[in-house]
Amino acid sequence: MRKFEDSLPLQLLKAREATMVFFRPLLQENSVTEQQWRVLRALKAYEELESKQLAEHCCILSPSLTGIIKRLEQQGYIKRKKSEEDQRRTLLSLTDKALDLFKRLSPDVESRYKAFAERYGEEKLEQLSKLLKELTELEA
Amino acid sequence: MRKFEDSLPLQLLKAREATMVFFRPLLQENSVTEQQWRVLRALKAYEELESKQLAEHCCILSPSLTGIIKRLEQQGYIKRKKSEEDQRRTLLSLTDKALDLFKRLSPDVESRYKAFAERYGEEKLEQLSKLLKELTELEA
DNA sequence: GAAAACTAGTTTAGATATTAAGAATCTCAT
DNA sequence: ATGAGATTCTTAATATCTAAACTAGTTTTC
Repeated sequence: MRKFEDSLPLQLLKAREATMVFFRPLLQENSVTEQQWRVLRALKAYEELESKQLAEHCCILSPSLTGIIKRLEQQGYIKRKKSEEDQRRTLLSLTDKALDLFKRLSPDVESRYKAFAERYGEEKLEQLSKLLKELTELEA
Repeated sequence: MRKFEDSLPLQLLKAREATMVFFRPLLQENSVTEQQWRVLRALKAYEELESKQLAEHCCILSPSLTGIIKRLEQQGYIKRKKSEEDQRRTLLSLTDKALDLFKRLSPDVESRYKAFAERYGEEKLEQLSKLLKELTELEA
């Protein structure tokens, strides 16, 4: 068997951790969890999404998402409505409070991202991103 | 703000997920969780480790490790003993049952890994691994 | 040499991950 | 029209994550 440290899943995990070090403090200061932030960002990007699509985009399983949405709704960051055509589907979108949050945090997020990109190297980041995308598009 | 899909943490998460697709079934068949498997692999590589070192290697926080170790011990996969020099430290190591597990699973793990590497490309895998290592070694 | 500061490991509380099972709704062939 | 099968979302049970507080043992400082 390969060496422990050569495990790709572990390398990916550690790399993610190393990246989050740059952003975690900001999220903590604003009492938003990583998963909540991912959900908010997805809804910002897509305006309105069904729960299932949201789960797909965020890489979060439906059962987890149920709870995350419930809490985000309680905190007033997202609103839900039933789809007219299909009563099973729930349509989710951001509230103004969430949009305000983005206005407030975006500059800081961006500057931290730039700090990171500079630290790691723009070119390497491009390369890495490309390799990751290809990996993700792999079908089992 | 960058596009949602360009988020590096998300890309890393999805890449990890895409990779685990190859191995998860094997772990499930043997009733071992991802984290448990990571802990077992680390102990196999290092023979004996303190809880804290183990946490470091596996990228698992101490509080989580407490529970994981407890369950692995109950299942007879690992044993613990107190350090002589420092009564705070716990030394962990694998049992024969764990070593048997490795004997049994290693071939399958290897073949799945090869299938993955071939599918993704050996060179790209090398490249990716290198970039990830550099990322991980980044200090905030 | 004892209080202060530190360290390893655990517990606690709340959030999330994972698998399986359930409830509600929808689709479609009969 | 209708019942089997599929789909969306939720609940349940157990494992893990995360931050903070706590316990016990160790080192440092004066």
